[in-house]
Amino acid sequence: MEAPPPQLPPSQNPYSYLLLPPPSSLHPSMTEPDRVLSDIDWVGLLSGQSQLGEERPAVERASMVAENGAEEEKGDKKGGRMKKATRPRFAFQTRSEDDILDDGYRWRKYGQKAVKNSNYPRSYYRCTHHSCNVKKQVQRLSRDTSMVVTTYEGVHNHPCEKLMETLTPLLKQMQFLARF
DNA sequence: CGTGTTTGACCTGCGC
DNA sequence: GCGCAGGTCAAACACG
Repeated sequence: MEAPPPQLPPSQNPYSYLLLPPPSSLHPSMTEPDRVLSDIDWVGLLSGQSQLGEERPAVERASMVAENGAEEEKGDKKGGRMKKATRPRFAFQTRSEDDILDDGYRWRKYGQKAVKNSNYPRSYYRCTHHSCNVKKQVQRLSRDTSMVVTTYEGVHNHPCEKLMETLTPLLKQMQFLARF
């Protein structure tokens, strides 16, 4: 809506996503006892084209990936899918029972695929917020089944819903108290 | 009934 | 050109 986007679009700040904390640390629910993610590993930024592979570590390079500045939706061919991804991508590993970590955004699953060299399927999610086409892939490592690799593609152009839900009453209370 | 998941089909890119 | 692997679509289905 009118709320300012939480991050600058990469076109304005190509390195903005470098400054982002892991999404799993964005949301209060992450601190709930049953959701504690004991180990969060930054895997690093993925360059546009990289894939997660079991044998291929997700770490591609934590470089600037400047071309990601183009938040371009490439060729909208029907069923066409992508050419070369040129959107900001980053991945990180979490040690978790749950495949899905609650990062405060709402995701809708749109596919699942078995991947080669992995006993576990890869799940594909899209942000449900209209006009926000951030995607993420979630895959459990077969080599270490307690590890889940989450790959984010794109930058949200809207505030984190749950975060706002949590903060709004707080803000109101602060505004109220500020009058005294 | 609205929202989200499942799943088979389809499409594209890439290596040979 | 062919086949494989990965990514996406969309209809059917489940659930609150």
